[in-house]
Amino acid sequence: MNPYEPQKIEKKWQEKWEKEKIYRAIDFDPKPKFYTLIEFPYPSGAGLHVGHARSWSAMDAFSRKKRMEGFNVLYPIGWDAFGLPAENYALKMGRHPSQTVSENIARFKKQCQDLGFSFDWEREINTTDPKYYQWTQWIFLRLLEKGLAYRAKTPVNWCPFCKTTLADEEVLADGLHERCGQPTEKRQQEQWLLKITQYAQRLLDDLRLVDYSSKIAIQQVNWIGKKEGINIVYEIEKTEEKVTVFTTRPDTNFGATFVVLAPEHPLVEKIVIEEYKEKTLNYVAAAKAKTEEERISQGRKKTGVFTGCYALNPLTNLRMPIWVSDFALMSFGTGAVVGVPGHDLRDFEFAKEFDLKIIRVVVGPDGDTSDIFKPEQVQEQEGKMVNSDFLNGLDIKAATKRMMDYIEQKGWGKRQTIFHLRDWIFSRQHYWGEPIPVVHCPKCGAVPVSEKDLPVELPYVEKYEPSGTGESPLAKMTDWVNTKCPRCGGLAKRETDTMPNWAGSNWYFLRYLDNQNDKSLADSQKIKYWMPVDLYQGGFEHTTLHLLYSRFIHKFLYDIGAVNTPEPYAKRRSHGIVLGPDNRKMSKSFGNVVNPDEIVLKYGADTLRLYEMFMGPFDQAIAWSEQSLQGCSRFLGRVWQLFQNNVKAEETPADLLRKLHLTIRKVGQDLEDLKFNTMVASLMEFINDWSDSYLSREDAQLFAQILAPSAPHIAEEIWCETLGNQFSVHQQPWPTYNPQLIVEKMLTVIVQVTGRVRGQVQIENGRSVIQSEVEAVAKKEPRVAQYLTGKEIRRTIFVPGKLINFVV
RNA sequence: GCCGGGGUGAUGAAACUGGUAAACAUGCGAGAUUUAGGAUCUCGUGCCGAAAGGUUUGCGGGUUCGACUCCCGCCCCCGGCACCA
Repeated sequence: MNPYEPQKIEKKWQEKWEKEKIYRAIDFDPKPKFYTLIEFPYPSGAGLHVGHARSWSAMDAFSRKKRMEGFNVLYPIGWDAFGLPAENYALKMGRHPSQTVSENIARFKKQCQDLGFSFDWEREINTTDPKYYQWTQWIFLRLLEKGLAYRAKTPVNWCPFCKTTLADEEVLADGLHERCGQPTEKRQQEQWLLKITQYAQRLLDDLRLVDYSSKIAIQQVNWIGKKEGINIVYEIEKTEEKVTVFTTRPDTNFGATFVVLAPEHPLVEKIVIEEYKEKTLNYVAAAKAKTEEERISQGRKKTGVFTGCYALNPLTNLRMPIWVSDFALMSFGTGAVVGVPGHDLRDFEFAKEFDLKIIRVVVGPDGDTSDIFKPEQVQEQEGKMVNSDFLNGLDIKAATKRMMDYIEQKGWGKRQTIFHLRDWIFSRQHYWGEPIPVVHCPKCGAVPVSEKDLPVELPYVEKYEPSGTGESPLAKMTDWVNTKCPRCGGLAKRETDTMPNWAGSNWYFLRYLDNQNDKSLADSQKIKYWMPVDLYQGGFEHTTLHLLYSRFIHKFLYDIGAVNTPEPYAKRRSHGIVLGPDNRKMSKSFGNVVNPDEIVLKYGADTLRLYEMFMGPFDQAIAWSEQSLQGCSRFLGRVWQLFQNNVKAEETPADLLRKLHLTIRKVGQDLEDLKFNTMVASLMEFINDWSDSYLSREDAQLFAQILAPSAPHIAEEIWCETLGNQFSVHQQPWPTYNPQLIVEKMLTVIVQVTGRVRGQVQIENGRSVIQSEVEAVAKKEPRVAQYLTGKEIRRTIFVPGKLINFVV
């Protein structure tokens, strides 16, 4: 008896693989290249998560199969170690982040090695290494040079808990910070911003160049949020001022009855009439004092004040009262809205609240305009124009176009495209990040650090707690802060804000290609050889964060000639998260965290890897189940026994040989399609058949080969030790199935009577496509005959090789 | 509200372009082995029924010889966005 003991074999092979460097990716190798990328982890104090293991096991199996297929595969890993979580963890431990980060990295690396992932460790990277972030800073200097990095005092998101500003993408829909889950506020602060908006159209258009799963692509499209409309300029009665509104529905302009300004709109103070001044300014002040949360908590109840002014609608010569209300947002469009209460629910609610005129200009299919003073009568859908002069009778789409042309002709306005996407707030008031390579000089302003002085190293600071004042903790480091202006040589101060944690991950996939380069971020020939990433696998949560940011930065690098492709990732897929056994997100506070180390210790790495692939569809969230994992452990135990006992020096029986070749095809296809769960199922199906039979030594080898990507250790042990082959199974070619062996001699044909299954018949393969032959045999089948006697067959439907249906 | 994705056994789930619904695994039941437990192995397992048979993919309708799959209406769950003009 020779039991399967993973603990005895796994370490041995991991060391051998590392020693022989069989997973090394070779630059410029003539074999076709394949770049598989997983999102490099933030090395948290909690260690590797079973969720990491899910994605990486699957991509490891995928990459191993690609290697066996003859590709020069690059499957690298590194550490995304700057940022808030790393800093918060170190603060909690009362230690310096540089220490905790390197310890955590060591632990992560050990865990990856224990799982036997086929990473090319020579290409390991770390975003907190000055030799790495030198190039992160270099990219910032290039952005600055091209005017894509700028300083501005703008309303920004502020997390009082983390004491830093945040990008819009880091604030969740309910106003919570995506990292700490605490509510955020709006603040006015001078910030570094990146002009991602300048790339909005290309980020949208170039989605056509890539293969992203539709969920990801649609989410990016929505986030970029392109809207086409028109800016209309209205004269304001008795003043020289004009007000510009943005609308996507100019077709309804004959129904416009009022104008609303956002409280922050600069026109408010200029135009308000004395009589209304106090009340209006009070409203503005009150609105500004309210937090986002307070505004939302009022629900849809409309508030507002009249300014005493009127805008003139040139179409109708109607005097439209100008109001101020906080439902108009300064951050969207022009900060001013034209109210069409007959056809917009918010405008309707506002008009009802303040008794403003409502005109209906669109009718729906029912044509009913009788009771427009009910909200359910607000017409926002498709329809035909009425009460609209030259638009009457047109449908709303045609009317929109006609009106836009008309307004532009008359010079009353101009077509305008706007985006939901905002410029990227790039400053963080924290210690643990890349210093922004800029010096502030009283004479010269913000001056970039010279390229030869990169990296601007993050100084070692004992006290690095965020101040909460809006100033970075680096500001207290006077020795470091006080410097000379690179331009005039006068006394100046360093920028003390640091970059967000997304800065290092913007371009990390390029550094894997050439991680020792000190002349450029990576050698251009190597970039040309390896890029783009062929398959990028990561979490859904990064769709409008890292994924969008890195596309933007890559496009910028493309524009300055640093890379050779407009898009970094040819294909993007996402995986579902692994939930705790209680179906909740794994969290220390729920006590439902599964530690991969314990699983490896108890069942071995191969079992863990196999289970993570088998647990369910790859893109779906699945709860952890140790019982189900035991099924995978049993499977490997049976595989082990079969290789010991059910391999003979005889030819494999035909049935099993056919099954083997079907399995080779299925496993290969499923790996290619990232259908890991059914891939494992087909391996299991095969051994269920094998256990009643036996394989020849040669065919047993084939099975070891197709098992190798999913369970690399046991496959290697079997390959070398049980079957006595030469190291390594992972360097064998991927088996090809023999199409002739897959052909079945006898085919099962389903017999239906009026669509109901009444029996099945075995027909020799060649004959199963001839209707008359199948029909004759089928009619003789007793169960079928029973349903046919005394009935007239009105029709016979025949699907060659599959089915015959008698309709009676 | 808008935009996506879903709803199939006790559970995770399979099902190619419409062609035997429930592969594979878990769980459960029975048995074998064992001093016992565990492990392992064999058989069974959608539901109703002793059986023959009937019946089943969120609900209601439709197309079709035939629908988890296509069409129409509705309900529910998950994700994203949202006083966005």
